[in-house]
Amino acid sequence: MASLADSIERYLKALLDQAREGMIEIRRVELAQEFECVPSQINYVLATRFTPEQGYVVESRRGGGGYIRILRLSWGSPPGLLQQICCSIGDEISQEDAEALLCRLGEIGAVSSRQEAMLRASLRMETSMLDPPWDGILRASLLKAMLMVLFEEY
Amino acid sequence: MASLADSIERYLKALLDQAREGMIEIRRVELAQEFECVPSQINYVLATRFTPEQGYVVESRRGGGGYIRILRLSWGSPPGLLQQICCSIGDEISQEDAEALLCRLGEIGAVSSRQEAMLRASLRMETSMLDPPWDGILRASLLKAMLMVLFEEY
DNA sequence: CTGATTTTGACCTTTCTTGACCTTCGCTGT
DNA sequence: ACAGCGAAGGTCAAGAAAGGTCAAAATCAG
Repeated sequence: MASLADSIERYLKALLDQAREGMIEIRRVELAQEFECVPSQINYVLATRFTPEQGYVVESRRGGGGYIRILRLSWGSPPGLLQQICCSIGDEISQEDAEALLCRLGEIGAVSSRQEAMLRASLRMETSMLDPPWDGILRASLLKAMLMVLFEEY
Repeated sequence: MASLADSIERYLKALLDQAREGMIEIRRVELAQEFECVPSQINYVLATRFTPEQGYVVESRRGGGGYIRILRLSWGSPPGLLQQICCSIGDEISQEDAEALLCRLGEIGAVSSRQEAMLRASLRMETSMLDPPWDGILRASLLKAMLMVLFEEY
């Protein structure tokens, strides 16, 4: 049973898939009514699943005629993809950011859900023994190494 | 007499046999109820019979709508090869042994020379900062993690 | 009998859901 | 102008709904 938050997330991402320009605009109350939940549930979904780390930007305006706008940041074309990713990983990365990145790779179909699960599990296992800042440093290079191997590129 | 843990193990593996993609998702409480046991029994089964060394990866999420997901690793050509390798790596491995292993994998064509080089380089980089015994422990899990990803099919 | 494995249960952490209360914005009447 | 009102959306904290941990107790195999 997927949670309500999951359903809303899927719904919004489906909308984004259809939308041109990777941007959608919604009314918080309306969406809440569709899912029969309190409006703040929408904020929860946005706060936990549409962060910049996950590749989204959310804008909103209050008052009459208010709205919530969600845009999906796009990664460039495949040739430079790995490079961009590695760049965004940097020398150090938190478990949360790493998982968000894997999530995005899954969403765009760059890795299968099985691969995603394995990468995530590996990252967690390998770095669980280390303390900051070593864990973040290790995670970064481990992730880059695994992605390089996966994509068979340099 | 098969123990409870054995029964749960068999049940889960039967589910995996039927499942597409070698992946299943369960609710810990539900499973516990089916077998009329405490939920933590499920964790025990997972911890003792579904480890990476035995060819499984387990992921889970807490909170409302939580779940436990189990993946069976199915690596290609020589069935069981990765499992054997993981076993032979153990909990700890020296840089020399690791490189020798990579070398062998290269010889039998399990990894390309590029991949071999990448793996070797990653191993060196990641563990150069640590002192024994941490470097060996880290190297072992690093190597297993990367090989898991590398041999992943689907 | 002894050591290893299994089973249980008390307690912990994470994630989700809800609701009360707050802030911002546009419009309208003075 | 501008004060007031209604219509958005925002915040936060409490409680519910999962799963996780750990170690003691029970059981099993040799």
